[in-house]
Amino acid sequence: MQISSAESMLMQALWDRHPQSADELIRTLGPAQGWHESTIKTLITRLLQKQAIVAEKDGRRSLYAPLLTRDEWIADQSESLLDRVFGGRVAPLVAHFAEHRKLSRKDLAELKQLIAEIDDAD
Amino acid sequence: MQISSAESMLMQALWDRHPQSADELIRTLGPAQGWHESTIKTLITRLLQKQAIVAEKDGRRSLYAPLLTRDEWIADQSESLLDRVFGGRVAPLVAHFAEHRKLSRKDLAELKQLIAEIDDAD
DNA sequence: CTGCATGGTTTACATCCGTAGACTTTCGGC
DNA sequence: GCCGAAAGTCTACGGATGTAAACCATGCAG
Repeated sequence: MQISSAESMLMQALWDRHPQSADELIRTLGPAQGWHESTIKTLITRLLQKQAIVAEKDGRRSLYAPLLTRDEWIADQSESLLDRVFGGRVAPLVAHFAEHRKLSRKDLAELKQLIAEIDDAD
Repeated sequence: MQISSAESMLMQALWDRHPQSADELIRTLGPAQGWHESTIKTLITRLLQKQAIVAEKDGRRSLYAPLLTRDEWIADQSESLLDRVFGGRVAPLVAHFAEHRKLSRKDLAELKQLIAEIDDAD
């Protein structure tokens, strides 16, 4: 089951903090995304159907929490880009960002660090 | 205007070789993607509408060529993932692939090379 | 007890997408 | 000049998505 782009905004909110009531989601996401109350209700319903979140009763209302983990989602999205766009190879992807000067000095440092670690682990 | 996933398959074919006639596209993509002739015709039409490709008359038929460049598309797709999933930062993205052992030895070598080059250019 | 607020469910609707059939136009061969 | 194949255009249709209104249930305040 696929999480749509609007739905993923709601997931992000829940990954950042959970559980949250519909009301909380509405109050934070509404303004942030320019969504009406109903829109958020719909997204909640769809995410429940997709079993990306669960509802836990808390008296009259429900508290929602993610079922799909952020990591699973990130992995999924990344895989998809990698396969669709870069033929499954990582280096071209990084090269792309490098060429387009999307690599900040900090990114570079982190990358070096990362590569060193991987080398060590090898 | 957004290029859909099926449409991007057709774009890939045109980026690899252009111009191509509808017939050629049908004969290569049809089997490869399991698409019927009509499907490919539709995709061509939609891509023309989206101005992602152009038609150049060649007698009775047309030859199609990309207008949107592969690089533009790649940049677009990558940006989108980066923003939607990684908050716009590259290192976490690469870290993700590293953690999930998606980095082949070859990727690693290429990455090191890449970083060295960037460092030099600095 | 009873109506209202609050939260949840149903319905709505335009657009995009994947997939494809039907119809139309036109050029080249007979 | 006419007909059929090839190319292109129009129509279709179900599912997903973005966006939201309408409606329903239910427990709390009065």
